[in-house]
Amino acid sequence: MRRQRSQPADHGRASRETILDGAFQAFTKGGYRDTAIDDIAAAAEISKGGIYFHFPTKEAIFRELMRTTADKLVGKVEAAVASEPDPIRKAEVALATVLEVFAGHRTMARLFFEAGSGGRGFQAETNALHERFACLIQSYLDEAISQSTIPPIDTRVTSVVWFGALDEVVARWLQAERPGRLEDAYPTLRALLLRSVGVAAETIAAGPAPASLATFPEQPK
Amino acid sequence: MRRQRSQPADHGRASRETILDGAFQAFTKGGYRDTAIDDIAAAAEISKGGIYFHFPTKEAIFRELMRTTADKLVGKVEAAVASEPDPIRKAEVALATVLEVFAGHRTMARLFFEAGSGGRGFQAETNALHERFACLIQSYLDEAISQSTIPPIDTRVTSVVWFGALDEVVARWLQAERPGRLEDAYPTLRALLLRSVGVAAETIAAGPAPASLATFPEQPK
Amino acid sequence: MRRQRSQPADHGRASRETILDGAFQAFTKGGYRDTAIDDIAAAAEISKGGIYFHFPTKEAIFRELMRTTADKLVGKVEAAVASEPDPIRKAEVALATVLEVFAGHRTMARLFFEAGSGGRGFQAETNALHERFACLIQSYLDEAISQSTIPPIDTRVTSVVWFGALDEVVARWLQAERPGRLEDAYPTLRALLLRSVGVAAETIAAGPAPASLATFPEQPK
Amino acid sequence: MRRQRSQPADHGRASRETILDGAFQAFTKGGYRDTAIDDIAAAAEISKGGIYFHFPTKEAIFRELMRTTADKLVGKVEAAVASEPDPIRKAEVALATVLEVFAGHRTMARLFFEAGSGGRGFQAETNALHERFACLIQSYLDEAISQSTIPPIDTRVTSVVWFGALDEVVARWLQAERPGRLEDAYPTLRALLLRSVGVAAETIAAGPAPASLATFPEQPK
DNA sequence: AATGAATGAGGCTTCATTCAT
DNA sequence: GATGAATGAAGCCTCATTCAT
Repeated sequence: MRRQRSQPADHGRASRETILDGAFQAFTKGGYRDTAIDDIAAAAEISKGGIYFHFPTKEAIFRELMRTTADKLVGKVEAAVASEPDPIRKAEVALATVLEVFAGHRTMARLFFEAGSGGRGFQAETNALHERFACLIQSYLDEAISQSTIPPIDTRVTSVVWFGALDEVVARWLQAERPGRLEDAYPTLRALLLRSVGVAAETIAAGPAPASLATFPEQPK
Repeated sequence: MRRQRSQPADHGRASRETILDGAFQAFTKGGYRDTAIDDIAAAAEISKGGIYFHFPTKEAIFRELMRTTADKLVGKVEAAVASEPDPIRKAEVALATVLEVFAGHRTMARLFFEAGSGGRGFQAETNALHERFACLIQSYLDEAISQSTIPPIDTRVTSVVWFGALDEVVARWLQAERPGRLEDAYPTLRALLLRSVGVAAETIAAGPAPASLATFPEQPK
Repeated sequence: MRRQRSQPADHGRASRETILDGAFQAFTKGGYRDTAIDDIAAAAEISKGGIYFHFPTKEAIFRELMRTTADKLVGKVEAAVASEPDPIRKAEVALATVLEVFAGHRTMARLFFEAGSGGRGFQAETNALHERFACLIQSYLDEAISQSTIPPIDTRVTSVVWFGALDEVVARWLQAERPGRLEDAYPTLRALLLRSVGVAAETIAAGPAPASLATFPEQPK
Repeated sequence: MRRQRSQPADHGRASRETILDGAFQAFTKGGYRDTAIDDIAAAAEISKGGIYFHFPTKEAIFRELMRTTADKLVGKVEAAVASEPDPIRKAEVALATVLEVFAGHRTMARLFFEAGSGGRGFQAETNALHERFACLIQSYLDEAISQSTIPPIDTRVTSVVWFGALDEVVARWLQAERPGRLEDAYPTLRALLLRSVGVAAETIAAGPAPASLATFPEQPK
């Protein structure tokens, strides 16, 4: 997309992407430690050596994958939020968007929740990711306070709480024996979170339709 | 049963415990997969072989540790909650207790939040643990609803949300470069959660000091 | 049964024997390498430490067991042979006796055939055992030749051949999926071996009844 | 299939073979259980890990080795037998061939006779091997009977007896302190076995020299 | 760019043996 | 005499990484 000429250049692109896709599939089931380079190679239909031409380390693959995937998700959220003028609505929509993307793509959710717990230095990556979303939410909440839409509170802690709530709901759903529809939890979750920051009961009652469903491909191309 | 004296009898007991303590320390930094039996052996100051006299498997050690530790924590919580008649107060105190225990014992918190790595079946263990706490909270909330202290809501989702919020606040604190005092987050967290279930503003304002700080030993003897 | 007096002295006896019995049972299934001291201890209902009070080494146990068991077998054979005046009959009866003992006690046979193959230095033990029987047979054959009952031949090689034949027949039977009766092979085996040393056809035809069946206890007490 | 040149293509082949050769040497002294993967690696001058690229398991190596080696030997025998029209001669030549191969290659003999250790399932392998040879002999004997060259007998038992005799003679020779020439035992062995199935004395007397000596390389290249 | 064989540092587990009690 | 906890040397196998081609 960024380069459209010289063959070799695009070749590189293709392989990197292919490998990342394979890695996504592989890491998605099994987590970081339990996924061998061979698994990635098999999933990407490339040789082990080939992988090491494009990435220096297994860890590097994982890190890049996390970053890339997060980028896509954040992009999605920002696009969804863009059209909303009201900051509280923004926060709401952000939440809904994440929920929906995950709802449609268990595998992606798994990458974020399961693979992230792969000890030493991955926590960092996972953390950065959580941080990103918390900051997003925090900015909306700050805006809301400055507009006096909600009373002043510690938005740092609040954003963490919101994200944690979302995170746990999804994680629970991922682990469930026979998971119901993740979307079903949305109304309750929404009400709880809005109420927690002091949004007026009437506003909450007038619950909005969740944002349009996300369209991440289940098997990322 | 056959011996009631001190040395030999406790010897067995002692080593098991010693190993468990070593395992606690070891698993605590590094998670399951990144902790080698050697690490546990070193921490427990016992030989690798010695461990296998008491436990059949690395996994067995981990499982027992999870169970044991959770038991202690739950015991702590139930003790703290016992004297509270009001269900909402109970939930509040439960939250505070967990927060405090963790606040005083980063390592224990780590076991609960980081150790869930090592694919399949450990997630299950971690999950069971989360579940236990969520259920505890849920029972208090159900009680509160039946007493009309708070309006009816989906307590299942709510308990998950509460736990998730707590979880994330602690996790964030664990990861922070230079962590502040975990207790400082408590007032905000408390207010958010109580508000989220519709507790009246006045009640919240009259917020109590958290229960006495827990006394888990940082380095389990 | 054998002792009725002094405790300590007989105790030693008792334990050694008990251990040897346990070892017999244990080695009998699994062979030397696959049998752990723990297995022997369990079978003998004694502690691991207890075993090492009586025997210096796992190997020592095995060796003694081989020797002891062989002694019993040789004793059996000599007893059966004693009443036979004719050397060829002696050889014949010796063969029959061994066959019968094994037929009645697969486990004992196993000890001789399976456990003996436990590498390094056990071959020696097994070998000594084979040797013993071969010598026995050889002596009978030599006698027969000196009496001109059979033509002169290399009795050394012949005794080895006889024993090998017997050995293989038993081994085959031990390994068989659903073994028939070992005794059924006796007539053919007998005819083959007698013929091989030039015993007259008439003598062979007048086949004798196999010696009385051996009475080794299946589970050595 | 994709490459037909020399180096890379044969590389794979070469290493497999190299490993097998190393395994042969290693197993040959020590048997299955007493041979460590490290021993094989050392003998094959390859790293431990390298072995696991070609074989999934120590056991797999052993099994393949047994099969391969047996194939070579059987091939040898069948080639030697091919030119003989008379079934008794065939059996005779088969016997002689095995004896000669072993005579020239103690190590190979060892693999066949000593390696059967290591409990359950290896016995099976060894057994299958013995079986193969016994069947070969049996077929010759059956033929001889159907041609009335020898009187009818139980060829099953007979083939087992023949093989056992051969086996023991070789084993004895392998174990001997200062072994004589294995070939020296041949005339006696031959006479015994032929006589055992009722071959006429004149025929036996006209005994032929054993077939040309086999040419298995002592130390497989 | 890519392949796939090879490496070697661990990791988990077993087990003969020792030793304090 | 006996117990059973403890030791430590192997043993088998995995896997991230390197490297010749």
